[in-house]
Amino acid sequence: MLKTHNCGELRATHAGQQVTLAGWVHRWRDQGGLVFLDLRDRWGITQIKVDQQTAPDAHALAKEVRSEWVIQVTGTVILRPDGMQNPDLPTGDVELAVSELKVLNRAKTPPFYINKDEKVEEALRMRYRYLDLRRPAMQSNLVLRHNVIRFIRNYLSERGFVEIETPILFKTTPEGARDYLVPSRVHPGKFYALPQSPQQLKQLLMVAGYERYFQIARCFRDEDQRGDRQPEFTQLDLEMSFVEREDVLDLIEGMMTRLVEEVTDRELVTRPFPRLSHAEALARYGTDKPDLRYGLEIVDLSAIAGQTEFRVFADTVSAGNPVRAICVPGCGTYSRKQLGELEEIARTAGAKGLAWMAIEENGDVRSPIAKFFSEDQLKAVVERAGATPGDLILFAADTETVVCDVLDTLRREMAARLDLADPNKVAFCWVIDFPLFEWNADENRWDPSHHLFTAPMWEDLALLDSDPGKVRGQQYDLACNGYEIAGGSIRIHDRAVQEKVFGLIGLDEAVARERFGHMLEAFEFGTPPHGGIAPGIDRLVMLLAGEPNIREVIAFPKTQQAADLMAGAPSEADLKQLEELHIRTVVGENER
RNA sequence: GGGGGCGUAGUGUAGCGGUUAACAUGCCGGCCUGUCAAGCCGGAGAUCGCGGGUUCGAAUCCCGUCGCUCCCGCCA
Repeated sequence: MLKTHNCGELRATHAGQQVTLAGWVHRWRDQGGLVFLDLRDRWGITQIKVDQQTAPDAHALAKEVRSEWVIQVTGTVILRPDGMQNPDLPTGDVELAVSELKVLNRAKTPPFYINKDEKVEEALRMRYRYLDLRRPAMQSNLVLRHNVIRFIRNYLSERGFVEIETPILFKTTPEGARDYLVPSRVHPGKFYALPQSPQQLKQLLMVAGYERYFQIARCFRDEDQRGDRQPEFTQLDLEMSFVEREDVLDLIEGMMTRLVEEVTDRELVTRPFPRLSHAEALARYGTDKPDLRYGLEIVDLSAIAGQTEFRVFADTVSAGNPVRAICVPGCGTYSRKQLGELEEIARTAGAKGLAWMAIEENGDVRSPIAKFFSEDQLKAVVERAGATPGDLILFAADTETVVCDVLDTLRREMAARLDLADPNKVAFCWVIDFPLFEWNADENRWDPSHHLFTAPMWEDLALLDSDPGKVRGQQYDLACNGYEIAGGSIRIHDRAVQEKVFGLIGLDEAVARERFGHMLEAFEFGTPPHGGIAPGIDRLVMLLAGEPNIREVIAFPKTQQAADLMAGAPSEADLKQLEELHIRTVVGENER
């Protein structure tokens, strides 16, 4: 090794020892006859003192040294003089008095600061990702990611799970997201697909009798990006045999709880994890992935609103649609301008306008729609909303879907404005009892609300024939801080049920056999009841790291245009490569 | 596919019809033996993303385009 210690470990107890350190020059302070270098490696920073008197050769070299040069220094660990300790540094009680300094590699001036946390344009960070990753903040994110994955591996291994790898080259399944396709050289005109998840393979591992499987699995989906969505991402993929919903929930709840406690210093605010039915989540929070770090719950005011003279409300209710609201504490003083901003936000979520009531300090209601309410009705609204003087009530009156979208959007907006979403807190909750299907009006068929292997509630089996919309799925989602962090289900293990579901989602029998014949066949060879779940590692680590997007916890992420700006991917392929793959591109032809 | 934001010295920002294009930091040179976001002195560094238009005059207004980003659609 070119070093005897790392830059984060030297303490007062090391004083007097001769050590060698190596790393990058974080900062340098040339004092003339005395040069200080802050030497950085993955473990920390140690101050290096180079004295002209005692080490003239090293001192001469140190004068030339610049940021991010790679150097090796040998010297004696000494206690800093009284009053010269740096309490901001774990190694701040000591410094290294250098006798020998060697430049291992010089460095150009970096295109942005490594030694300073300053916003840098994303494109520049991505182009020089290896420098971006050198920043201590990024290093700590990736180390956290490692610790999370290590914890998971240990936790599951201790509980009898086996980690098994599944292929990256698999078969296209157009039912889900758009596939990434890989042309086959050996089979002209045919394609592999990269897995959107190892769903089928892990179920087949249950058929194979492994009973408890997991994998830190890379998944690929060719859909447009978001801050929490990359074209390739990592899931903890997990499947268990002979289990019911409770078993999977217990396992994951225990794992997440201990993970947060042992690997992070975040505060777990919901324990045990609350369980909300899908319907309840929508009613109380307007979303199936609620942020439970704060209240601002939705209240239903349809009964009162329907009785008022306010046409918008009355008409909404008589059409069978809801009028709901959230009560925002302390915002009763909002100006016309501020309320206008909120209305604009409500409109982007689909609202046609935004009705509001501000409760003044004396209890009076200030509102453009107050005149359509009787005194009793006003009182009832205020009471039902739980509003007190100084509060602001924001209404949504529309179809069920729009009301949910609008109030969910407003709830998150107001939480952000009031700083209610504490980044140090972690609030998990389970969402259960999803409908198995959603009606797809465009295609005139049912779509699976999770995926096509999700089992119906056994007691709802009969409804598959009579009323598919009423069938509840044995599906469960884990939400955390407003993100969907995991989704899973108990699976169908019976060929007849699986075929029935294929039929309901409009999958032609021949097509079903071509695409999923191997699954149907497998189900006939003694398939145990089984189920599983797949937490998204990137999102989980993002939340635990307190980062706003998953690029911050992925070493080499893609941009929103799915490009790698460092390597320049995607790129054109040689004509020869294309010929071997029996591929001809049509770029340009479409534009004509 | 659609909507919003951003693009000005290496970096982060200001300027938003007429400025010598400003500030901070970094960079280069000098001074300095207790600094640690070191300090002090001096210096270099910008075809204002790119292309076109409006105007006597454009970083500034308009159109297009490229890149990054947030959101809708999409994400079984």
